[in-house]
Amino acid sequence: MTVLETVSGTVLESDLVPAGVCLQLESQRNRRPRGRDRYTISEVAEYTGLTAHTLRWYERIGLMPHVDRSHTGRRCYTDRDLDWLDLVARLRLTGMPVADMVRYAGLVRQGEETVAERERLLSAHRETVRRRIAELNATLEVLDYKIERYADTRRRASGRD
Amino acid sequence: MTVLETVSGTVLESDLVPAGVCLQLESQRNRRPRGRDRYTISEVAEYTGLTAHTLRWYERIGLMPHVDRSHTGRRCYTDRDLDWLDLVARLRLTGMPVADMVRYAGLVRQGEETVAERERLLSAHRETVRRRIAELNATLEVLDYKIERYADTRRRASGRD
DNA sequence: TACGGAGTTGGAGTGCGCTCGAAGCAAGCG
DNA sequence: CGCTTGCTTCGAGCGCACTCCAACTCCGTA
Repeated sequence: MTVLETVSGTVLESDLVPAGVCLQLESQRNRRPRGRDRYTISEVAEYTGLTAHTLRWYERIGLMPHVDRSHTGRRCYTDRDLDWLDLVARLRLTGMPVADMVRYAGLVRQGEETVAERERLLSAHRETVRRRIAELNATLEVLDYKIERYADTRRRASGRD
Repeated sequence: MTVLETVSGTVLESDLVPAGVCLQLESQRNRRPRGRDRYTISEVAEYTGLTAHTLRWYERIGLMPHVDRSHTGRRCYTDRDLDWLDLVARLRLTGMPVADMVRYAGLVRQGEETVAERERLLSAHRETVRRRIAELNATLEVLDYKIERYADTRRRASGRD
């Protein structure tokens, strides 16, 4: 019916994260606090870029697969937890709703028999991401056109003066 | 500092719009309610996919360049308004915050002397979109890898049974 | 002239994803 | 011993982009 329906609906950029903006797929492991396999919440916060608050919240809503505790009740994250958070961050980055990630986490918790459904879920999401990329590319063209027109206007204006 | 900082921060998919999902850049003009250059709010809602509520809200916050009224005070949208809404929808689609769009609308209202700044604003946004696309592509790889691994697991499982 | 339907306003409410504050405990240090 | 620092919990609050409600007006048709 309408022209501007999209795969993504509204897209928010809530917090434009600080400065050192770059997604380096490979550098993960290096940057992981020297492989002790036991990390405090603040170390994990530092590593993932999430706040400690958010990490606790992820746990509360069932987005973390159950984090170990020290004898005094403090969280002890493992390398596996960091791996999981990497995946979560990526899904989040590509716009998967938290509810879906929670669902996915639940499937993981249930074990092997959910492998097919997990695959289905990720495949569906991949499709969404692909459509989103196509959408963005289409809009880039419009942006290019607009910018080019502004550039023309500017050139004409300065030519006249 | 952290690995997962990104250009986009969190991305929400608020409402996955109904069914006929497809962005057809070219079909705009055809689908525009026969060129009368005077449209009611509900016609515009139908055309843009926004609700009448949202259209009024856009006006209130200064995202619409001033819409004509009929003698009884009803909004009369013109083709120019629809053009503007097309652009707004595209910017929204690519994640530009409403506040920035309002700022852009303000520049347009101020006239010719803001052309340079408008160009700057759109260029900056284009850069953001480009980075976002790169980000999504990078994540697609991770997704591919994950899905492939799930597929393997499934194949091995069915092979054993 | 009565009535349904579509428009108008201002302001309140919703959903999502965090984000924060208060109050309390435990460990380490001078 | 007191003090700081960093963690704990629970629940409330926030920012964004809508989304909706109540009360009203206006228009067209029966």
